[in-house]
Amino acid sequence: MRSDRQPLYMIGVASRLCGVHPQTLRQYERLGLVVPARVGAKNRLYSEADIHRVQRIQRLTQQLGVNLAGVEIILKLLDQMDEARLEMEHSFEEYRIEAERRMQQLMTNSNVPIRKDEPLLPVPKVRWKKLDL
Amino acid sequence: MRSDRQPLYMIGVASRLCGVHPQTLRQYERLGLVVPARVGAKNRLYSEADIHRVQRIQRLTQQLGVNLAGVEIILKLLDQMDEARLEMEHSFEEYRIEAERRMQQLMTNSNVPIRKDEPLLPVPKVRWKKLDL
DNA sequence: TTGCTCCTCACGTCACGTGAGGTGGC
DNA sequence: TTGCTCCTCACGTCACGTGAGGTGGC
Repeated sequence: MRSDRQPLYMIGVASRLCGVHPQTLRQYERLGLVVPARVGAKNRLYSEADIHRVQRIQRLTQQLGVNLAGVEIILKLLDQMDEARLEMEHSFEEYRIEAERRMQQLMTNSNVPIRKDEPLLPVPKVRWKKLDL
Repeated sequence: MRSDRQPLYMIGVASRLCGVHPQTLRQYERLGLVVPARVGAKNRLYSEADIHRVQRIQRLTQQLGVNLAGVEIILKLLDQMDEARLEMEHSFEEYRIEAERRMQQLMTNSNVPIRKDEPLLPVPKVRWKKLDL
């Protein structure tokens, strides 16, 4: 969502919202885990999405004991899964539309030339990117 | 593969194959990361798959600096991605077969009753399990 | 006996969170 | 001035790898 990305909170407010030390937020930024916007190239401004990201990191580190190197990889993997899911649903939908189109064609015009040596439907293409670990 | 899972190496051999301290392997087992077979409920026997798993853990910990809590989650996520990919390809294939079947039906018998209020093809079902982090 | 295995206990190192200390601009 | 921000430096704690020490069975 657009509004999720809107810079809102200065570091003091953000740290209170997340229940986190301000230095921890600065450290997360230094490591590239959560990069807030800046107001006038100075003060940080955290968005709602930033807050949620920090909270997810807190859950990983405090409850599950993951260190920050692990957090970085896990967040990347989760992003990747989301992306892969969307892409997969997209190519599924594309395939469905093409299949429906051909069926309509068959129904309205049963004299469509049929070549036996070709598949009735296009072979679905499925790409699957993966972080190599 | 079947042969990948065959118990082969005692801990000394396995540790040399992985370039890892034997105690490290025992620790990984205690944490449930790599659980080798046992010969007579005593000595550990590591399979080729176990060796690869240890090597992957080494890459994560030594090169990427991930701790073992992180490794555990990352391995789970990777397994999950593999599983999701297989499941997705499976339902894609199922859908394709059903679509081809219906097209064959249309071509051989153009008097198939067509109901306008129903989709020409079944709506694809896509399940997507996800670890909530 | 030698060389492996099993186990527990302990130490060194490093990552991470927390805080102090000192600065600057609304 | 007060209360925020910025930064760097340092300490305490904990996880993890490594090793020692002592056992037992081919």
